[in-house]
Amino acid sequence: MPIEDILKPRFSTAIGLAFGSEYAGNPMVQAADPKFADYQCNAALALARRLSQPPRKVAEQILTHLSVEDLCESPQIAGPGFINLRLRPAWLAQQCAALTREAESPARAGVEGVAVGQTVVVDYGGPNLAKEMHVGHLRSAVIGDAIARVLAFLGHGVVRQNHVGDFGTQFGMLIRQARELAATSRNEATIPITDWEACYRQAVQRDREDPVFAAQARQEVVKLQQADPETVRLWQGICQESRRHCREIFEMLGVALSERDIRAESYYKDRLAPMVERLRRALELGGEGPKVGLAEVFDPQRRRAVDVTALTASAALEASGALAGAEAVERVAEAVEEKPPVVMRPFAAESNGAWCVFLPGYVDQDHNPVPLIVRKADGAYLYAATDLAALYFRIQEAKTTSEEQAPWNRDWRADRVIYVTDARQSQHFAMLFDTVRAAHWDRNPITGAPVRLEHAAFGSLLGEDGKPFKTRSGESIKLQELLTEAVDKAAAVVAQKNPLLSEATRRQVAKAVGIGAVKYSDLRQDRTSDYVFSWSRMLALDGNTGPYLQYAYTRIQSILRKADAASSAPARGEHAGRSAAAPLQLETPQEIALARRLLQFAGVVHAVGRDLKPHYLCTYLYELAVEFSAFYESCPVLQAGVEELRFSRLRLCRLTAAVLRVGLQELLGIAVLDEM
RNA sequence: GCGCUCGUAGCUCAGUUGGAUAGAGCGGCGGUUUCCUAAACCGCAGGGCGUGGGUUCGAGUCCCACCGGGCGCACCA
Repeated sequence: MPIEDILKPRFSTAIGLAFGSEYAGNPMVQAADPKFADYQCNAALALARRLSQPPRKVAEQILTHLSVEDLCESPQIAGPGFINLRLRPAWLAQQCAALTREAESPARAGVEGVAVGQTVVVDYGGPNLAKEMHVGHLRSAVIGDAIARVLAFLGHGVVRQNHVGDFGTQFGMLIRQARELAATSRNEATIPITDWEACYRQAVQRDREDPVFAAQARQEVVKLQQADPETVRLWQGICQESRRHCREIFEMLGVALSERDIRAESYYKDRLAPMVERLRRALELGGEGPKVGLAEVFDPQRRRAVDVTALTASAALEASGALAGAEAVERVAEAVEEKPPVVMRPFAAESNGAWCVFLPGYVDQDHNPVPLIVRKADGAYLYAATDLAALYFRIQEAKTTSEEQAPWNRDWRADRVIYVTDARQSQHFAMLFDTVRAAHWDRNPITGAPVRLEHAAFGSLLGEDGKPFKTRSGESIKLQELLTEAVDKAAAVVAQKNPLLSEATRRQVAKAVGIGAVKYSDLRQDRTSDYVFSWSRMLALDGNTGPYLQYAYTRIQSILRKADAASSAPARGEHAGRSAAAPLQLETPQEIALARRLLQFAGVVHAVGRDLKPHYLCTYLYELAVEFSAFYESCPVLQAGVEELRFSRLRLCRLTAAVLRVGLQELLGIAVLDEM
């Protein structure tokens, strides 16, 4: 249990006794700057005004009723009225000992799961199958995987969803271009991804330059979505190879997304039309009608729709009883000449042939409403359609077959849906979520509670020049090449730093270090900000990097190996038992600091689950590793003369290793190593 | 123009419901190895937290305005 949660009720009780229970709610207790205290309660400052007493006086009265002597030294009042607490080493030792016992068996490192697990869908990865995976896919995979791992670890039922793009406009271009290839090769599945990549690039080029090609490409999408057999056959061949490539990359990256987590856009194809129909019933004009002028009216000069929806607008005004017939049309037309229409509440309508949802609050440069376009004028569905169908599927549909229940052993009926995508898509998701709420699809059918819809957005990947991370010629960097380079660079460093490693070990270490470095440098930063990709920074093996953390872990493993070897084989079991049960002796500042840090682990993991910010965990693990290194320098473990002290320090080592392993490997998806 | 987001040390970034003298890492300077992996450790220097108001006992954090950067804004995802 986080230490704050142990302390809070103590303060709550003391405040209640001092001033009455109405003042006792949720007192503020937090970890403090170690210069002043381990923990600090600032409730006195907050209460001073309500009680109209000086804060220090309030603090004194809290202290007279406060009972914490079992865990703290005598509390001090400082500054304007802070109550400072210094934890007793003996109490820290006892708490750590409890952790150690847990840490040594199923290795949860003292983290309790949540009381009631939720069903959480985490949508991440999501590459477009029309092209080879590139750096643009890196952050979603790495961050999404960490989030999914943390939530699962906390006891939630996590459903990983890899919503790969295989049914949109880009596929139309690719298929159109592939028609020309198909004449020579009848088996598309045997064409390697790199060839498809080239094909796709040509397609994009032609699409831009040749309107005829572009029109045909759009037509291919419609044919695909209408299940034209020849188109589907070609499409399947492309997808098969592309999925294989995708698997390969995730495997290399150590991202736990498998084939069964894939539910591609095309999975929802039969659900699109019913979804639109359902949405129509929920949101289309008519019935009680819209409240105020929500005609969708646009300037023809700006190539937008002009459907001055006489029908819609007059229906609106008629329904409100204001005007009738032709006069209504005229009044609406006048009104819209003066100023752009304003959407007052969500509604669905056709606009210039496209089927759209209009929502309050979304306007373009000219203050005209921006719709969420669900189906294009040519009949093709857009990603808003598949996203809406997928969201409905995740929240509302019972999964009856075992295949559909497979990722999580129950019908999903999500309580929380998390999208891990680029921040540039935030408006899309805002509109998507607004639409789902407007249609009342966001109630969990089992609990009736509103489903938490979250866009865990992340910033762009930039080069060291601060511009989008591309090759010199301006192309996006392929993930395969990037990861290979990371492993190669790591291999060079490993060869230099530890030439004694065997060839096989060196390869294994290089992979863990290289991939780990790439993942860690992505995760360590607040995901919402843009992130500058720098080889030298991520592989420079000091500072806050993956390799530094992996190194701290290997140092512990090395100690533990030696400790094990030191005891003779027959005595080993007994030795280990006595060592594991030995009382902790926290005497040096380094031991105390390490113990205090270890106890904070659980709180940090829960915070990551709450805010979906893996960098909290990175910061924590780095600080832990720094404190372990200080301990390592100044507190000899194996050399400690007294056996009790040796055992105590060995326990600290084991506990630190457990936290590092769980944090790095289980939660962030970064491999730990026994040696490097 | 509207919306979102960011502006903290030379560089890259932390700063969890507002709490004390704003913290790391890198880079710079200076030290540490007969001792468990020196891929390490210890010390020093370095900041008007974009600007101006406001709320508050108290603001890097909340509110408003402005300046500057990034992104988004109708048939791409």
